[in-house]
Amino acid sequence: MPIKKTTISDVAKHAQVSKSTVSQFLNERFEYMREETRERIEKAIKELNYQPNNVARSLKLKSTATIGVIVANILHSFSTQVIRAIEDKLNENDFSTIICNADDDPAKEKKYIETLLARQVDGLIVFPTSGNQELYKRLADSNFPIVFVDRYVSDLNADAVMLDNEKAIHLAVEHLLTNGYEDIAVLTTSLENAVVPRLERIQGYRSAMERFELPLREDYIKSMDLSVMKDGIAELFQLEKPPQAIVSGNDLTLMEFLKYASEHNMKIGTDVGLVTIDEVPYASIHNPPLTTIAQPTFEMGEKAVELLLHKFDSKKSNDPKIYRFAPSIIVRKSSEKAGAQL
Amino acid sequence: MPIKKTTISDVAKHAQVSKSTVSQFLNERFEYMREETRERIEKAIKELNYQPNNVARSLKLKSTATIGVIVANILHSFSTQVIRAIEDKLNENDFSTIICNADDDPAKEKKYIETLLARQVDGLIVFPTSGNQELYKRLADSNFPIVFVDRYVSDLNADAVMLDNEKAIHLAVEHLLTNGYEDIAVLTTSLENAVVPRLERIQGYRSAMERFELPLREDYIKSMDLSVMKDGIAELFQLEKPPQAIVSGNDLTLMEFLKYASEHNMKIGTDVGLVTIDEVPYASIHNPPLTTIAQPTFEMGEKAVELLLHKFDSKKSNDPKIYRFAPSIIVRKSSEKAGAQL
DNA sequence: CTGAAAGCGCTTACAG
DNA sequence: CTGAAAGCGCTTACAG
Repeated sequence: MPIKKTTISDVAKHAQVSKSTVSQFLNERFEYMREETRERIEKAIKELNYQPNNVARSLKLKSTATIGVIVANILHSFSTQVIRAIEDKLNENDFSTIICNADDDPAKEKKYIETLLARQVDGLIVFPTSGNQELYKRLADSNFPIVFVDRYVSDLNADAVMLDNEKAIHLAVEHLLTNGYEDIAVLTTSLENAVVPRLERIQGYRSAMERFELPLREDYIKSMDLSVMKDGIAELFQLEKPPQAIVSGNDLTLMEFLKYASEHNMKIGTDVGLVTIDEVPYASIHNPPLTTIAQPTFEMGEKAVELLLHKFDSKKSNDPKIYRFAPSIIVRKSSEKAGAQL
Repeated sequence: MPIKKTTISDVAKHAQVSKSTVSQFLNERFEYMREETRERIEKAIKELNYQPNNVARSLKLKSTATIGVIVANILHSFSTQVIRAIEDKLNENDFSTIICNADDDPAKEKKYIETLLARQVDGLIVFPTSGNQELYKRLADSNFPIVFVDRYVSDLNADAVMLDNEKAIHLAVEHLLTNGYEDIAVLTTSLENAVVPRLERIQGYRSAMERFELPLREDYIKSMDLSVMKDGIAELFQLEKPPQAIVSGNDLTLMEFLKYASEHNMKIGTDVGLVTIDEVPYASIHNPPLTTIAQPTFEMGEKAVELLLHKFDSKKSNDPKIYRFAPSIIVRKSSEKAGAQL
C-alpha cells in the first residue's frame, strides 16, 4: 500500500506557481527566478515534506544516473574491495550503484544484465563470467557504455581493467627463490572456462620457470575445481619430489591449501613456503602471517569508473584498451623458512 | 549517449496492433488474445530485439519491485551473510535489491534513505546506525514498509529480526567455564551510541556472571572504539589478575584481539581461551581453529524478507514484533587448554 | 478480441 | 520572470 505521495503539482498549488517553476527550482535554475518565488516554493516543499519522484525524472531525462555492477563471484575479497572503490567513486560523481552477484553462473549473469538494462542503467561495470560473449558483443557493438574488470572478453569494443597477472606470478616465484625454495608448485581454480586471469597466471608460471631457469614440471601445476582442490594438493605432496613452496592463485585456493596444511600438520614456512595472490583480511593475523601479492584494488576500481564516465562525456568511442595494473608483494612470514611458526 | 531504444510503439507498429495489445502481451494477459496476434507480437519483439522500459512501467504502476537494504557496516561478515540471504529470497519473489553501506555514518545513512525513497523503493530492510531515529519514526508512522535487522529502533511501528544476544554470551561463558577457564573478560566496540546488540551483549555478560556465580569485575569489561581496542586489551593483561579467557563481541573485535595475541606471542587456548561471537570465514583454518558463536544468518535474512513481503499483502499493520533468533556454538580449539597450538 | 484515451510525475523548449 | 503544453514509455479501464 504505497502512501499517497505529494507530487510536484501539490507543491505548485501550495506555492501558487506552475509546475514548471517548481521544476526550475528543483533543478536549481535560479537565474530568472524572483527571490520571493524561490522562497515560496522552498517553504511549500518543506511544509508538504515533498520528495521528488526520481522514477518520473528518469523517464523524462532518459537517464537514471545509475550504474550496474555485475560481479562474477563476490566471495573473492578482491571483488569486494574493488566494488567498494567503485561505489565510492561513483557516489562522488552523483551516480547510484546497483551490485549484482552472478555467483559464477552465466545464466544468472544474463538475467541480471537484462534486468539492469530494463531498469535503464546508464552503464555497466562487469567482472564477467565466461558464458555471455554474444550478449556482451551486442552491447558493445550498440555502443552501450561498458567496462570490464579483472577479466576481459576478447574482440570487444570495450575497455578493461586488469592485473598484470604474469608479473604477479613472477614476483611470487622470485621471492620464493630468494628465500631458498626451489621446487615451486602453483594452484589455480579450473581452467575449463578459460577465465583470463587463471590462464594468465598459469602462463606466468611457465614463463617464470623459464626466466629463472627452473625445470618446468607439469605435475606442479594444479588447476581444478575448488571442490576437488584438496585432492590435487594431496597428489602434490605424494609426489616423489614434493614441492617446497606453493603459489596460491587466489584467496579461495588459499583457503583450500590452508585447510589441507592444517589437517596434515604441515608447518607453513618451515615445511612449505607459501605466497598467495590477493591480500586477505586475515593475512597478518594468520599464524604464520601470510606473504601476499596484493592487487591495487582501489586504483583499479577508480580507473573502471573513470573509463566509464569518460564514455558519457566524449561522443567518439576511442579504441578499447586493456589497462594493466602492477601487483605488489607484501612480505610476511609464510615465505620464510626459519622460525615462522610460533 | 543513450542508444535510441525501441519502444512499445515500435513493436505495435511492426506487429500492426495497438500499444494496448502489446502491453497485454507483455503482461501475459493472453485470455482474450487471438493466437495469431500473440505470435505476431512475439515475432515483432524478437525482430526488434525489444526490451521493455522498466522505468516507465514503474512510474505507471507506482511500484518498482525493488527493496532497499541499508547496512550500518558491511565489513561485518555477519552483515554480508545476512544480505546474501535477503537478496536470494527477494530474487525468488521477483524483487530487485539495492544495497547501501552506511559505513557507520548516520549522515551517509540518511542520504541513502532519501535516495532510495526518491527512487521509489517499495520497502526497506535496514541494519540501522544510531543516528536517524526521527527519520525512521516518520517512515514507520507513515506506514512505509520497513524491517530492521540486528538492531532495532525503540518505540517504532516496525518489525525487527535480532539475535538472542544474552543467550549468545551465556553460551560462550558456559562453554569456557566447562573447559576450565574461570576469569573471563569481554570485548565489544564502543557503547557510546547505544547500539543495541552491544548493550545486550554486555548485559548478557553481567547476567552470565550472576547465573554462573562468578564475581563481576568491571575491569574485565572492555567496550571501546576499535582504534584503541588494543590498548584496552593490553590493560586487561596488565591487571594483577589477568583474565584466563576472552569473549570477543564480534568479528572486528576478534581481529584486534588476534593481532594483539600474535604480537605478544600469546598462545590462544593454552595461554588464553577465546570464544568469539560471529562465525568468520577463516575460523577453521586459523591456528588454532576458533570457537565461535554463530548467528543463523540465513534464517534471519529470510525472516526479514518474509516480514517485509507480508506487509505488502496485508493491509492491516499488525503489532510490531521483535523476532529473536537463537545462536549456536561451534566448538573448535581456541577454547581448549591442552594442545591447541601446533 | 482489440484500440483510443487518459494518466503516472516529471522536464524543457517556447511563448509571452 | 513565469506558465501552458507536449512528451518520456508504459498500463488499464472502458468502449466497441
